[in-house]
Amino acid sequence: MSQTVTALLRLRELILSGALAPGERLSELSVVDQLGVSRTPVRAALARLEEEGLLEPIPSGGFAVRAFAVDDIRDALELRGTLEGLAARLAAERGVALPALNEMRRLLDSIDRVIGGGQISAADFSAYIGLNEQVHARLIDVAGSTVVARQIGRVMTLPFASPSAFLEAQGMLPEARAILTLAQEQHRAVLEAIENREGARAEAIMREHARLARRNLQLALGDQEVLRRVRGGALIRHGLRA
Amino acid sequence: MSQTVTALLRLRELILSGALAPGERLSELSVVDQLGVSRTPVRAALARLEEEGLLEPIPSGGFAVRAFAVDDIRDALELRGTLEGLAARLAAERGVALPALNEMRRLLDSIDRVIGGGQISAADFSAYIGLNEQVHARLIDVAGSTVVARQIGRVMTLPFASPSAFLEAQGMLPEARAILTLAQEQHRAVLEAIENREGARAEAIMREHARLARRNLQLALGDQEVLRRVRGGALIRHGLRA
DNA sequence: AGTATACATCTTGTATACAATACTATGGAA
DNA sequence: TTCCATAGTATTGTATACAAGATGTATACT
Repeated sequence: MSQTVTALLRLRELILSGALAPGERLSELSVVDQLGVSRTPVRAALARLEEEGLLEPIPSGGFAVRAFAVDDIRDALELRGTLEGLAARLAAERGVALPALNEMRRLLDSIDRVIGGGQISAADFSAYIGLNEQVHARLIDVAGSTVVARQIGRVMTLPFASPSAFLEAQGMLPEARAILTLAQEQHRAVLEAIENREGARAEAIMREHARLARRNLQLALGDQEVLRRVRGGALIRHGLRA
Repeated sequence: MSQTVTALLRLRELILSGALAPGERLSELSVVDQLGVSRTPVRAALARLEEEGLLEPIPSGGFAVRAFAVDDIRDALELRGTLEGLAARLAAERGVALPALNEMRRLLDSIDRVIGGGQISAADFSAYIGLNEQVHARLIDVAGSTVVARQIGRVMTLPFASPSAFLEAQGMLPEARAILTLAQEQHRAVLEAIENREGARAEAIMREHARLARRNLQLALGDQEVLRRVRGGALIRHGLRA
């Protein structure tokens, strides 16, 4: 693994874990000292994290860890829903080959098996997260647009905007099972809409699907213990927008 | 101006002008030779252009100038419409302060003055382009979401996805005047929709607005002379998607 | 002719020294 | 006390040398 990738992964983790707090200032040399690599990979990593939105440049030099207001999170979720909705609509409008539809169906069947038992174990939940990510990735693929896929990928670099957003928090909800079931219903529904060429329906479903994460966001906001477990939770700043 | 910015601007221009053709391979050292700057700014520029989507990395080393299929262009326009539509909807849902609305109204009045005369001169057209960009920028601002604004900014780094996309080609259409008038109607309509808190209407208008560029795209595709004048026209590859 | 090996070349990753720029602190003058 | 100039410090920009890894080519062997 290159030093650049190492620096990137470690720095990102320091940020998402809260070890580097929102507003904290980072200069190249301070990161060099912290990570013990030379300036060149540090520069590349800093530039990348700026592009991802985790860092913002300070006019007087260096970068600050970005703080995210609750409204920012909501907007990020809405953005993802809008883009995944676009992907779903394109897929419905353009049609999707049967093998790809079947592949998605198989993934959904796997999800059913994971959440269909009685109580959902930690292992089940973990499996669900993995499968959920795959479902979303497939959905973006079947739209058949590299332009759209690339853009969605960029949105999802923020932890709050990924399909797994706040799922750690969800696992702690009393109604965790019910929400998974609802989400899975939406997975099934959007597949059906795509197959039936119902573009507007597909789009609306995916938008609503992304909004499910708002419940988890609310939960995380009301409980410090939960917030601590949420990836990137340390970046959330209570109050109005940044 | 730093060498990095110089390299970035020059390289981008070489690409958009067609001097560097789609598919052409660029290595760091070849660009160093071509631009006469050292590797460090070249690396930064190459990374940036990759992020913007103009270059794609080659597994064996170096970058290739990306070719855009016609479908990619259409998808990029649809993407911009979707995001600007989101911005318009958010603005309508959340409300916009009167001074900001008035600022937009003033810009639209300026556009009316520019296109309201008889024949549209080159200077008029040029002024329209500048004002059009400002209208769009204001529209994104009034949504009041930095998350969404940032994302739209990223989409618009591609020349085909900017509000000015293919406007050079439009200027050559016999019905250029009519299209400007229609676009301006849509500007007025979306402002009204925002003011009236009509989110769905605002969103639909901006989507349709972005699709206007398709006419210009068709024109450019059918006429090499026109295509040559379009910024980034050299990147367009006829045929199906890349 | 096909395959393996050695060597050359290309390309990128990395570290580091030097230069340029911007910011901050300090001292002096009004 | 306030303002301005200067010096010091911090930070980034840049160039370049060295190293590592990948690819391509030539040659020898089967």
